[in-house]
Amino acid sequence: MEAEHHHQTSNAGGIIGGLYVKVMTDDQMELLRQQISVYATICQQLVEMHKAVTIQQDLAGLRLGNLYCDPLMACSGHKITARQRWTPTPLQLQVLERIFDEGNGTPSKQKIKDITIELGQHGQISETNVYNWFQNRRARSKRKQLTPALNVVEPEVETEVEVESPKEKKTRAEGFQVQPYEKSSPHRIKDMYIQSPDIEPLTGNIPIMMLK
Amino acid sequence: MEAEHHHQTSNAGGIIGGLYVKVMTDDQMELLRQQISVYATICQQLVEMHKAVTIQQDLAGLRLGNLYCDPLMACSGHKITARQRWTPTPLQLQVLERIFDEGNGTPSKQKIKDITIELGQHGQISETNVYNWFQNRRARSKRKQLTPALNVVEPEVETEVEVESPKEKKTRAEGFQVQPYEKSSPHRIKDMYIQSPDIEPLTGNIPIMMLK
DNA sequence: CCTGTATGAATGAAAG
DNA sequence: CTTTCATTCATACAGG
Repeated sequence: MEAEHHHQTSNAGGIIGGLYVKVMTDDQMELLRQQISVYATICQQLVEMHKAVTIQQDLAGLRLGNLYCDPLMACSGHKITARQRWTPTPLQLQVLERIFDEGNGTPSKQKIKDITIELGQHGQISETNVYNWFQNRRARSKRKQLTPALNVVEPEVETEVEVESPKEKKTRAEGFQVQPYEKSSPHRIKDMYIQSPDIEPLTGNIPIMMLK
Repeated sequence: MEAEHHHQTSNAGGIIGGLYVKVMTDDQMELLRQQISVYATICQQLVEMHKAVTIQQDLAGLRLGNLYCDPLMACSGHKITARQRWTPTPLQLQVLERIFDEGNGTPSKQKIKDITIELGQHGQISETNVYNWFQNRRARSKRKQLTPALNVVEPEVETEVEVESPKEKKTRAEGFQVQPYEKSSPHRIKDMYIQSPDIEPLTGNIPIMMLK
């Protein structure tokens, strides 16, 4: 940062103790140390986030944070508005997706039971939930598959529904959006939750001191 | 990574060019460089993840990212635009409304296909869009019908009473959809996608070379 | 710029 | 299994 004295000395190297070595001024060394420190800190925080996301998340109960929130209400002796609909925790979802991918495409009765028990470790869940999940997953997966052909504007298709008012006005660009439902393999994607508020200032502009 | 000779020389420092400096062997320097490089890489990737997350903000729901755009936009070096959502052009809307009114309560798959193709003449659209549109149209149409009153919404209701006041206005029901989304909220949960396969082994055990 | 509302999309559950 | 319904999330857009 400072010590702008006059150490434009020998940044090259020299023989000390009979060995050729690079030398650094204290400033450089300090800068380096700081640099590493910064990275270490950032990495630690990010890793923290990652862990929090990957591992926990369910201890906080179902992730219905917005309605069934505060346990406070529960303490008031009032009836806790139970959740209406099950929602898999990120962790559960991860497991489910994995199982789904594994190809054991046929979730047998027993299989369902096992999965349910396993997922029960990460949050409230029932066999029905699991069953439905697979049911839906399969169905939707299939449908998306059948949506490869996207209209490419066929001029000859002129049905009578061409009712258009002259006052028609093309407000905005109605034509750019990624349409295709599912990429070939969405399994490459993982989902995680970040709850650490400390990473906010992360901008990607981590200054790095080039060594040499 | 060698020179395992005997350079336990002067790791301390020395006077070179009239300035006291720390010295390092090439091995140390190399190690250091690697260390920083590792951090830099990891941080970059993590930052990437974080950015991806910040952009496609998702609060509570765990939207399985099946259509969230991909690296496409990234390569152009352009801003990673958030996912766009389809919006029917006035013309398309007109047609959709007309079809809906026609009473064909259940747009079959084939019907959907036809409609999609037809509407494709007036702008980008997919079968899914059409499907969703009818789905929503039906659901909302029904709801408004069944909503003679407007609820007063008591946060501590015991049942999901849909009590509603005779609000003539055709607005939606229960105006109690909290959107606890604040930039300062510590509950900021988002889901992010890890597309970089290199981060896998993230365990928090990032070896760090202490600079003493 | 912030807030509320309309509406496209995602998805658990249930009906067919 | 396939289709439909219900509920919720997220975002585009209009007002203040």
